[in-house]
Amino acid sequence: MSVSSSEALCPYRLVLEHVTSRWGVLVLTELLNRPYRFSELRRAISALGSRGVSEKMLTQTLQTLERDGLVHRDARPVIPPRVDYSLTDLGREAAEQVKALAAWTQQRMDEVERARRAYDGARAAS
Amino acid sequence: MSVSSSEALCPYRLVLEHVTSRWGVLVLTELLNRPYRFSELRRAISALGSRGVSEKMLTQTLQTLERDGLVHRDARPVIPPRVDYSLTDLGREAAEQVKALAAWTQQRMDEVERARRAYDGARAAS
DNA sequence: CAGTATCCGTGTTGATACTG
DNA sequence: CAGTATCAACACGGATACTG
Repeated sequence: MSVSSSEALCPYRLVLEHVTSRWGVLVLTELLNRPYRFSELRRAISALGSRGVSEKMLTQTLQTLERDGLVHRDARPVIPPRVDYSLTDLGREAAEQVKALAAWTQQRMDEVERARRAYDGARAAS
Repeated sequence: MSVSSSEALCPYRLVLEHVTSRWGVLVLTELLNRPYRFSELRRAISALGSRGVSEKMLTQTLQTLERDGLVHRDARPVIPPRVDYSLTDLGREAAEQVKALAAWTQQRMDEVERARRAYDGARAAS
C-alpha cells in the first residue's frame, strides 16, 4: 500500500489504499484518540511503530488523507507555526473500520503464526 | 501495500498489509463468493479491476495468503494440473472485514470525490 | 515548528519466456 | 493448466538540506 499510487485503479481502490497504507493506518488510529500537532503525531507514531515516520512521509500521508476529506488540517497563522490535525466525520468512520480490521488481525495473530510455522515446516521437509 | 514487505514491522502490521495489498483485497473478496482455479481467478479479477493481475503477482499473493493461513490450496496431481483455491475459516473472517472496509469506501466515494474537488479547487486558486 | 525540495537506494511490479 | 525464472522500469520511502 502505497500512499499515492499514480496508476488508474477504480477510484474506490485508491481510497482503500490510502487508508490502509503503511502510515495511513497509524495516522488514522492515532487521530482516533485525539487531535495532534504535526511533530506530536510524528512522535506518537514513532513511539508505537517499529520505526518512525519521516517528515516527508507523514506530510504526504496527511495531505492525501486531507484531500480525501478524512483529515482536517487547521493551520494557525502564528509564530512559531502551529498546525492541528484531526479526523473529519468521514475520517472517523474510516478510522473505525481500519481499527476494526487491525484489531481482528491482532486477535488472530497467533493463528496466523501457527499457520506460518506449519507452512514453513512443510516446505523445509522438501 | 505491498504483498511481501521485507522490513521489520510489528507482525500484525504485516498481515494487515497482506490482506489490504493491491491484489490481496481482490483475491479475498472474489474467493468470498466461491472457490476458484488459478486462471479462473485471474480472469475474474481482471474482469472487475481496471487492469489484470500478472501471473507472478497472483502467485505471490496467493502464496502469501496461504502462508498466513487465510487461503487453502488444493493441488490435484492430474494432467493437466488442477489447483483450487478457497478461503479457510480464518480467511473468511479476514475477507469479510476487508469487504466491509471496501464497501464503506464505495458508499462514501461521492463524499470523498467532493472533498477532493474542494481541495483541488482551493489549491488551484493560489 | 511545520513544512518543501532534491537526490538516491531499494523493493515491488510487471513483461516475457520457459517448464512440468 | 499452473506455475517458475529472469530482467527492466518505476515508484516508494528515507536522508538531507533548506525555507517561512
